[in-house]
Amino acid sequence: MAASKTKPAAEEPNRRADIVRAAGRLFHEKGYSATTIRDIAHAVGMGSGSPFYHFKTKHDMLRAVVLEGIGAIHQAVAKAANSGKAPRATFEAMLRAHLDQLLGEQGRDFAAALLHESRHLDPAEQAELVALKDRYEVMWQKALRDLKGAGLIADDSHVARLFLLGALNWTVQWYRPEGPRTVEQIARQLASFVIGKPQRP
Amino acid sequence: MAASKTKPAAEEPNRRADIVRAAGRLFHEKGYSATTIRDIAHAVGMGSGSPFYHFKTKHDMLRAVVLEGIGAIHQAVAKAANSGKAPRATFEAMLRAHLDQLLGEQGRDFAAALLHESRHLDPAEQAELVALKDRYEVMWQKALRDLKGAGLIADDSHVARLFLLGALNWTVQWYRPEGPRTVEQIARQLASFVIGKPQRP
DNA sequence: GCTTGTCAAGCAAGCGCTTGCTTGGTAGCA
DNA sequence: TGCTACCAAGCAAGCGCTTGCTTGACAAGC
Repeated sequence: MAASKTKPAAEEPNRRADIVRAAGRLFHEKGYSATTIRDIAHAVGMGSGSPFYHFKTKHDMLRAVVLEGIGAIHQAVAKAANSGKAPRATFEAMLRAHLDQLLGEQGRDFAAALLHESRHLDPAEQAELVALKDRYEVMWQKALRDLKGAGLIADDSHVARLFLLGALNWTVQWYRPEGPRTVEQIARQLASFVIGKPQRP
Repeated sequence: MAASKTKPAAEEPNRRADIVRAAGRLFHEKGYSATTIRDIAHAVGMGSGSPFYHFKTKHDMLRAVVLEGIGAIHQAVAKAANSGKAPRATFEAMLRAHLDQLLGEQGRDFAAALLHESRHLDPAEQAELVALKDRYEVMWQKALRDLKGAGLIADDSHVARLFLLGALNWTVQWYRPEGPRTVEQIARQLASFVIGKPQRP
């Protein structure tokens, strides 16, 4: 991705990536419309017009943020899905991967922007995004099918997947890093909530 | 709620309520920051400065919308919660009431604004809102406790409630009125998803 | 060794437009 | 006459974005 020049030095400062990170954080905190170019520029220590050297429009920054978000989640969950473990272990690993992106320090701003700000994209871009989301959700559908095949859940329908992803994505609204629960614990509890059986009285 | 004057006539035109409705719809569609006073004024057929006769600031309009949202949900679910039916029937009625507000024509804009735009309130107002939400969620905690008491679920913990409300609130993201599922059906399926037992193969 | 040219990256200033909100006035009703 | 509800016009501030110019790094030419 950063290999257009023959200068891939160890730790070159990538200002474009800095802008995407800052934009992601600000879009998450204040929302796309309430974030100004000046906010973003200030956050990376630039003058107010300089970000436009790297991006044509503010809109393009949102696109970069959102694509970064779904890309990272997809990659993380795909890795967990293909780990070759038993259905329940695979499922839990997928939950953990998704939650890591959603709540962890690296991914949360991109993920939150993906979930809440992508409506500001124009229709064509939204359609593109829907396609990416569909590809992503196929992995969950398979995971639920495998759980049902193993007799661990009763319902692997379309709606069941929507409920599951709802419970997952809603964690953004209430999870606090300084709170009592770790991401690991939440993943396990959600697995138990869905599967229901292996749980102490 | 609309009884400050001694003029509760059958169908008096209440322009203030019109503004709140229009603001709710626009906040839902475009977000608070991206909605302009001119948008709202135009939607109710006013000049661009006239809404300020009814509201001091745009901010106050958001407050009115959000309070309308949580008030309506609370009222609807409280009625279902106190219906005196058996735990499972009560639970399903509560789900239906919550979803009606979230997805039905009357409440959805207020509910969506409540869920997605309340971050634009200032800290004091947000604290006030958190208190209202807590009062609301107590009803769900009790419903889950009753379900567990009746042996219908294994887990009535704090997190279980968060997962449940997540699955519920996330419906806003995927439900389409013209889609294949009615609110009634979704409520029943979510009940089955949580309780898990009474379900055909 | 010094000049010259090129290029990426950014700055300071500001343009045209939109924003939330204010103001002075007024039509309609009691 | 006075009050309610509104309009037309406009203000100051802030917005996304453009522009002309500067800076530092690097290479070529002599």
